Parts: sequence; C-alpha cells; structure tokens
Amino acid sequence: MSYKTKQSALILEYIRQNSDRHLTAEEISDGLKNEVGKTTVYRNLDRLCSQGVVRKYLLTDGKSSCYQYIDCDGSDSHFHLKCLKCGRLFHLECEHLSDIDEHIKAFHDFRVDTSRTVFYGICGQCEKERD
Amino acid sequence: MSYKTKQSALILEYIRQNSDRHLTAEEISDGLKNEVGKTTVYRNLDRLCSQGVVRKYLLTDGKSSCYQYIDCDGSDSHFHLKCLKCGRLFHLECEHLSDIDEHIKAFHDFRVDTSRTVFYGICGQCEKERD
DNA sequence: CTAGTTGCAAAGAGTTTGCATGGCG
DNA sequence: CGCCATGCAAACTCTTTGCAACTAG
Repeated sequence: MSYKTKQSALILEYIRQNSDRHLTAEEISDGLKNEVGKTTVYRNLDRLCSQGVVRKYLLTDGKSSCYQYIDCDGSDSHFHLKCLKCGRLFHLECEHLSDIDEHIKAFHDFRVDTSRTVFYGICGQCEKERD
Repeated sequence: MSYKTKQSALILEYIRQNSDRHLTAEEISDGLKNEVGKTTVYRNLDRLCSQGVVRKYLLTDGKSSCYQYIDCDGSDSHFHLKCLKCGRLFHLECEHLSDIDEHIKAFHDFRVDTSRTVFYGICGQCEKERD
C-alpha cells in the first residue's frame, strides 16, 4: 500500500533532522536540491500529515504552509511555543500548564485541541538579541 | 493622509458588526455585494491591520487569510478560542488563565503574544451538535 | 507484472500590482 | 485642484491535478 522510494526516504530524513524547525515545502525541496521534485514534496507531506508523522502549520504572517516532524506526540497534552522572530518551535510540557485544556473544557465549555494550538511570541534568546 | 470613502466605511462597519467571527476577504466582499471590489477589501484590510484595528489570522486548515475586528485589546492579557467547526471566535478571560503568559515568561523564558495566540478546538455547542 | 510513485506542465486559488478613473478635502 | 482610493485586469505565488514514464515489491 506504500512503497519505499529514494525520494520519500530523503524527505522523511530531512524533516526529521530539522524537527526543531518549521519547514516550508520549498525549503525541503531546496534542501534536497535536484533530488526530489516539489510536487513530490507536497504529496509526501500530505501523506505523512494524514499518517500523523508530520504536522502542518500556517504562518501567522507568511504565505506558505509549514510542516514539522512530530517527535513526541499522541495522547500527550502539550502545547507548542513558536517564536515569531527566529521561527523555532519549542515543546511546552509543564505541570502547571498540563491542566489548561481540562480547565477550559470544564469552565469554558470548549474542547481544546492542544496539537493544533500554538502560542506565538518571542523566545528568550531573540529577546536578548533584540536589534 | 487617509480619506473617508463610502467603501472603507462599509468595510469597517461590516467587520465591526461581525467582530465575533473571523472573516475572509471574500466573505467581506460578498457581504457587501456589488458595493466594494475585492481589491479594495484587501487594501483596506491591510491598512486597518497596520493601524491595529484589525487582526489577520490564518486558518490552520484552510487556504485564505481571515481578518477580525479588535474590540477590546491592547495591554489586556486575554486569549482567544477558535472553534474549528463553526468558525466562531470566543474571548477567554479568566483568573485561572490570566497568568499563563506570566508563567511561561518566568519558567519557560518565552514572552507570549496573547493577541496572536489562538486556542483551536471544538466549542461546546458544536460538540453537542456533532453529526 | 501491477500498483503506487514521480515529475513535468498546466490548472486553480488567493493575493498583489499596474494603471486609468473617480472622489474626498 | 491635488492626492489618495477604487477597481478592473493582469501578474504572482503557493498548491493541486492530469498524465505519461518509472520503479518497488
């Protein structure tokens, strides 16, 4: 039902090695110069996305979609922090925050999808390096 | 530096009256049928956006941008809840959550921009009407 | 051999830009 | 009257689709 091709292996390897960043389809295609066509990148990302291996995001300011490999996910309730400046994505796992979604469910009658929810802001490093 | 035209007034009025929803440029253009061109909608939204009157969002699943009038914002720290099903946006103001950003700042070295951050999920009403 | 995969080219969708016209102040 | 705003059409960008060639199993 699914073949292992050179291209799909390259794509998966690439997003895995860059799992700390959001990647656009173009960045992936460029990162694998001349080895994988852009169409194939899109199709592979789609498949990986529906398999739950990759997550698709949309930038708040930009135009194109971003994709990111999911290391550690599943039933875990954890949020993401996305730096608007450097673009890095941080995993946020913390006792103090683990019950946010439960609280919102109980008191605000809203079931939060933590995997879709991203906190946007500025990370500590960028804050220091402000220019 | 900026004229009041019939069109810009119509656009502002429309998004104000729909400040509980995210609107696409097309919805606004359609809502004002034959009265404002789509180009003008885009240009007005851009201007309102840079003036801080309107906020631009990108759907997590969709393709087009959404815009929303900002009623009550500024220094206030409050989050938004966006229902992935009905598309409505809810304001989340709550003691229990008001210190989330402070906590993340203090313990996770990340300055959250609450105005940009949206919790995605399913609202109580849609949960009940599940079909 | 068969079915899934690739990649070019073309089609689509959303947004932006160029330019002549129109309207506010 | 001067300057900004409008809106059509065309350009652009990102993504998807059609189709023939290719390749893993």
